[in-house]
Amino acid sequence: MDSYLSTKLDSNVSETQTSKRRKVVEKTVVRVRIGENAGKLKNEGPPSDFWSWRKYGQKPIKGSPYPRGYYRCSTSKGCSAKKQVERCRTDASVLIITYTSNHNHPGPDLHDSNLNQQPKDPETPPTDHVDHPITLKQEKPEEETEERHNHPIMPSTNEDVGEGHNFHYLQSPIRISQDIMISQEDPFTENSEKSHDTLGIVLDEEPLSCSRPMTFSAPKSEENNDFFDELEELPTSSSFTSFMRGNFFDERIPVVPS
DNA sequence: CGTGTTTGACCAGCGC
DNA sequence: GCGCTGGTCAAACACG
Repeated sequence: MDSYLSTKLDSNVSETQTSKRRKVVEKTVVRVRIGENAGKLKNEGPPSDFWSWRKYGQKPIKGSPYPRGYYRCSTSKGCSAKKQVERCRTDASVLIITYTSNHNHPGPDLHDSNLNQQPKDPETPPTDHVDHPITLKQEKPEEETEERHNHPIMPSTNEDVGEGHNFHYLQSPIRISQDIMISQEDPFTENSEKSHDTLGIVLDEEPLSCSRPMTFSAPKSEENNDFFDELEELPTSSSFTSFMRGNFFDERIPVVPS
């Protein structure tokens, strides 16, 4: 868990680092508010994506009453994309999805699987659309504070992400309508699973103890297409990261962890 | 029959 | 070096 702390950085590791142990991988954390249905979900109910995920493990996480589920992309065989789904320990209605690695294949055919079309995520409640990150924000080391950020951060527009920037398909493009919080985790930014009490720095960040949902509108399908077209190029993680930085850091309050 | 989920065991990183 | 913990494997099982 704390490995991310010690091991600083490296976002270039992604795929190569698929070994079975914690190493530094680029992570993108998405917080999704699932609303009232939260309690009704079978589990954490990983929100649906355009990708299909196969669960390969689940573990109780220390300090959290909820287990964490491990999913791997089953859309394509060799795809190393993974995600971890867990519930915010302070707010069960919020899911924390951590994406690691990139998809090494283009996304599913968006033409077919329309935005309306719920992928077959069994656990996805029809009512809550959750996931689908559109925008990301840079996750900072500052950790959990449950309140403090109640002002929604309006990320730039969706287009910022979808176009013009090398946004690689860490996860799926959108179709949200609810509260989503995305954060690009920096390797040296630990996973917030800990130390929330330390820095009291206020950053526009949201630790795992989520509480500040963001809302934005979903992009249109056409954008998604373009989005995927660009994805073909599969920019490097680092570029992605820098992109994130460039775009969100400026807008958000950059706080330098002491 | 193919695909996905569940679950216990295993293994390696990390802190002490 | 040891123990804890997170992440993955793989067999068994469930479902369509």
